[in-house]
Amino acid sequence: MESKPVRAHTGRKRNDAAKQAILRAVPSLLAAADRIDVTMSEIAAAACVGKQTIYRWWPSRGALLLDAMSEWASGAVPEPRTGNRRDDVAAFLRATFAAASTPPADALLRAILADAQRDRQVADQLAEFVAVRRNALAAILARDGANPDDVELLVDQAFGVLWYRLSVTRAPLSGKLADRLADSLCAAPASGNP
Amino acid sequence: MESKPVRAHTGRKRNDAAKQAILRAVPSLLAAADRIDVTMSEIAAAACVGKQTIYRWWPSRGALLLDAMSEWASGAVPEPRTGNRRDDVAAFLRATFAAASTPPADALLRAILADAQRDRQVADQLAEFVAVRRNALAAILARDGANPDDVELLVDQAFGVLWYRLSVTRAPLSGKLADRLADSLCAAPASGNP
Amino acid sequence: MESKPVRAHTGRKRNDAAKQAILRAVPSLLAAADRIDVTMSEIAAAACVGKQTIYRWWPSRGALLLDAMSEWASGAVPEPRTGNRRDDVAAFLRATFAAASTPPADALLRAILADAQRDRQVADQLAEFVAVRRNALAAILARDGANPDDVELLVDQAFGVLWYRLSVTRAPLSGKLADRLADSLCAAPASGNP
Amino acid sequence: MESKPVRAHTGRKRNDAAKQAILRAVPSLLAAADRIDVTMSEIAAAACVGKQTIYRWWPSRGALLLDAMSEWASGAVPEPRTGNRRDDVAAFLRATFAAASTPPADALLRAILADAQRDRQVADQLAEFVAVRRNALAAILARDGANPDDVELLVDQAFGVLWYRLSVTRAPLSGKLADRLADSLCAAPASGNP
DNA sequence: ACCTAATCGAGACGGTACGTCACGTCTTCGT
DNA sequence: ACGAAGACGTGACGTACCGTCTCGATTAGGT
Repeated sequence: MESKPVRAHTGRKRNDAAKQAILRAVPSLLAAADRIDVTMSEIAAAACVGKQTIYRWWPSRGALLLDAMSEWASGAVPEPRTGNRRDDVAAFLRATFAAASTPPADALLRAILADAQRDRQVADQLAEFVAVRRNALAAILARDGANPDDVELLVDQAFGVLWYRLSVTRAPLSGKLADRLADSLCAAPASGNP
Repeated sequence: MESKPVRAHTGRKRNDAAKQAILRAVPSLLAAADRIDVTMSEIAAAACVGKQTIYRWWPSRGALLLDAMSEWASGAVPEPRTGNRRDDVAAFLRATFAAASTPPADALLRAILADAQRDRQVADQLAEFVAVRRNALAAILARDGANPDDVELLVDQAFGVLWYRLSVTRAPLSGKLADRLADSLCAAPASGNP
Repeated sequence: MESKPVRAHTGRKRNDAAKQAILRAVPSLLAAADRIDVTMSEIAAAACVGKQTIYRWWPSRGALLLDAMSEWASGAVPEPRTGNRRDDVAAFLRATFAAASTPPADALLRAILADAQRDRQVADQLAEFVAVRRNALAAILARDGANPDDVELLVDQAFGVLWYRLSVTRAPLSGKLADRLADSLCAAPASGNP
Repeated sequence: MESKPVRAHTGRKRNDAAKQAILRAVPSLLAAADRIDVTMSEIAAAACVGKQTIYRWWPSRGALLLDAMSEWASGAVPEPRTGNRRDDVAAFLRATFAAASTPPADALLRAILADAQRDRQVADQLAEFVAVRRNALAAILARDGANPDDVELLVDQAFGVLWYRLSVTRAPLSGKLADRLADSLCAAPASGNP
């Protein structure tokens, strides 16, 4: 919560320490059970930062939340390489489900989703964020020459389950579910090529 | 079987016409392109109704939006009966996708999704709303003795694609997509039972 | 507080018992220490009466409060007749001050004053109410042939002290004050007639 | 003599121009004939100010109105010094009556009076406001060694007439009336000392 | 060694929407 | 037709956040 800031001023240079404090404050505030609404003032106060400093770095709360999410996920997109397609899909989904459902990532994603509905720019940024993960999964699924359209649909199914359970049914995203989903996805497209 | 109440009711009856006017005002306001944020005052004004009357019928905007969505969908959950499982799934998905992606239903669903993230009660109501559709699709998918768990997962995939495209990627929900998704879903679980 | 109404309905004849219940409810609600704001719904509830019944008898809250005040004062305007002008003035003022400063009359008068500022009709009714008392005092003061204009000014001073202390300084209105005021008033106009 | 404060102030300074704009907006809105009810939103709009800014400076409408009245009166309490007691009283009353009965001061005072009945804090502030004028008049009246209690009563009579005519009878407050009242007041206390 | 200029924490600002409250009217019963 | 009950349209309330602007303090970089 950064109760004592004591960050050295950096004069006319933008203070990256302040940026980091903000990025740390966001997940820490969302870690509180079932908290989704975080106000800019709260974030600023928790990071011992002026509100203007937040707006200097990000244009909107959604953009900040997305950055905080990226920071939290450390940009690490799983790229399993067991050689076995189904196992790689399963590994990818297990890692992704685990990352997405562990607090405060779940709250973060839900908050981002809510903001994306109201703010076109956030929606576009969210699309970019998910595209990276989509591409990673698509690369695995496309491995034995599947039709690209089919791959797109499978990717939609995979991430659809993730977001749907997070935001609509709030059902858990277990490793077992990831495995069964991997089976389901890998069984499907074969039927298109008799 | 009804025990005689000492005093059934006194005072003016709640005006159902006002309720209907409110329910009609919501989609009409959301019909404007890409409109998601509707204020209670706007709704009240559009329905020629006092704000308090809205709060008398619904506890929150989310609850109202959800009711307006139900009204819009007229409770009509598609129940195709061609006899062919895959065709029924496809018909169900085509109808559902069409209904969900036709304005103002798409805006309504996205607004509800946003509110559900911030309001537990709306989330619970949303879960009830989707459960009806889930059960209808599950009934079709379960027809030739599939494992209930597998059916659940298939249902998650189907509605996952719907919500994911609506709220995250904002990709279109075409009839062609519904057909391909039906193929994908119907191909999958069989492979689990050799 | 009329917790159990059990007033017999009177069919299509206006129920005077209801009117009386309302008139009793008003001072009883204002008796609570320093209470000035009474809502119409509160009055209706306290009198076990519908709001409409209040509006059937009175056009506004101010009108009701004024009637309740009149009822409370029982229309009794003091008319002392000791034969001595100064003593009669003192007696009138003592009685008037005592009546006006005894709860709930003080709260009632202050509430009426507040409503009269916002509602022209209430202001007019209040003017009528005070005119009766003004005339009574003027009759005493005019006894030994004082100039009518001077009498008017003396009356203004007398009731001015009353209302000013009630509503502006909220200073007490003691019997002693009434006596001293009587002295002051009776000393004055003589100087105007050499 | 000022002890060095550890931290004098941080954040933006309160905008005194906004405060002044609000204080100017109030009388300008009340200048419209017979207008007593002014809403906070109206004041905010007229002053081109956010509602919150009003509440940052004043706790209630009554407090604002009182401040606006003080501003309008510019703190100028008349202190005539002709050397003649009766003439000074007359001059004071003429000036005071003129100031109080000239729009928008009359509407302002009546609105304040109404609010003071419903809000204890406003009542206390109003008492402070009137105390200043009371003291000025008392200083004149006390000049030739009158009994302080008598002076208090005379002051009550003077301001009683003012407020009573403003709020109860709505009778005019002419210069002639001020003169006659001065005569009346100056004649009175002498009778107490034969 | 100064001066300038950008950034900092803080918080006041003009707005907009909120959910509540009271008004005075209207509607539904039952008497 | 009047009674109690209470929902209705209206409109003001005081609060919460938004994203911007302003303040004095702090310090880096140009001179």
